[in-house]
Amino acid sequence: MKSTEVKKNKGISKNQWLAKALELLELEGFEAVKIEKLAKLLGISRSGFYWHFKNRQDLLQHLLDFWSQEYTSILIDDLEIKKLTADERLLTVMKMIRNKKLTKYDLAMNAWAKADPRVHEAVNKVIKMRLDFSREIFAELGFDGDELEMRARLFTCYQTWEDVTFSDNDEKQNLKLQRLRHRMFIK
Amino acid sequence: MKSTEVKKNKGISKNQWLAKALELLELEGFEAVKIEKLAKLLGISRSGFYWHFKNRQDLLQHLLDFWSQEYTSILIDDLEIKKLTADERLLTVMKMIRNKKLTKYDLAMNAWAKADPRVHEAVNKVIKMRLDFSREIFAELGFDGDELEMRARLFTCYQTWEDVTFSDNDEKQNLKLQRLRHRMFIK
DNA sequence: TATTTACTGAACAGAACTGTACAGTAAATA
DNA sequence: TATTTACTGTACAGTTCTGTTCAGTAAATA
Repeated sequence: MKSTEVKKNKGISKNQWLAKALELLELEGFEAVKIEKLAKLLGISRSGFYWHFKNRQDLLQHLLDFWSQEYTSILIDDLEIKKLTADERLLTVMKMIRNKKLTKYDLAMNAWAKADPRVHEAVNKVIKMRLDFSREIFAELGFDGDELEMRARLFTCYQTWEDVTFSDNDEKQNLKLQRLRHRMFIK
Repeated sequence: MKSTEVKKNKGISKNQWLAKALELLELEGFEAVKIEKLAKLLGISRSGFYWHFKNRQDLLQHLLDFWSQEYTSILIDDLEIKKLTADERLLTVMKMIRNKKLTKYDLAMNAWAKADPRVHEAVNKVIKMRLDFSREIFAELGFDGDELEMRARLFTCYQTWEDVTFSDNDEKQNLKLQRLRHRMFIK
């Protein structure tokens, strides 16, 4: 086989392990991501796990890497968003975070970060990128200095934790409040 | 011994187990609250644990009850705070949450809530009480309807998660931003 | 003085989970 | 056809933690 050829059928089962691990991570936190539990949920034996991953730590590292890359770049690299004015961008970001559930792993990651300094570092990087992204918007809106910093922090913090804090499913009410929040932030 | 008499020396060691458990809960989350680990940290054997608690679940229930009672009532039952105007109360509450570290168990409790519906219920109750407390302030400040609701949620969410989100220790900067946040919320 | 309360450590059984070894299989590739 | 890749299940050894039992102790109480 030529080394340039793409192998077929590669990583099918590996992705199943990862997908199920992400599911457990979201629903029950990183401590619940156990190899035995994953195998049971997938309906297979544990042994195949060690074909794909060195050990449990290796799997967790994959989850951390995935989150670090995926959940910083989605908003920041979006070319459509970059075209918008700061005003429109603020509202669009608020909608996207909610609709695409961009913060669904945040609680698990922050809890995990308490137990593992490498995770802590990764979480800090993500927060820093989100803050920088927000600062840019508020700078374009005409804010500067401490006023800019205060708004960037308030916005970033709320958008990160809204979903965890309020288990409210009144879509109409949420849209109304979103509009009011947007208005409060731009003036 | 008369049944009305207060027993001396009661609960000394029980409180040591609880205090150490709370310490671990704050630093590493509820999954890290293991009986063996606690005993090792206390420098004693595990067997005494079962004198005080039925089992691990019983200990965790105590931690949950403690948090539920302690961390709702501190602000709400404070008579000094009740005397203040809504304006002053808002700033005082912001300062107290920071100074007394009133949200130090929130991350652990929310992560735990994902795995246990009874914890989820307790966490929801605490959030509801905090929201009601905030709503009262913003109502007194002259807000109503959706505008009041939006502000109460934004305020509650930020105050709950500020400490988790920003590992910033610049005290001067924080005080400046606090004042600006206060100004933004009251007008 | 006798008893109860509040503990102590040592020892054991068992559950849950990890990691390794190994033999086998089915499909794709050389 | 032979080999490699990507898996499968069974079995075993080892760790960590739980919960129970038991024998003992030191202090407070009746």
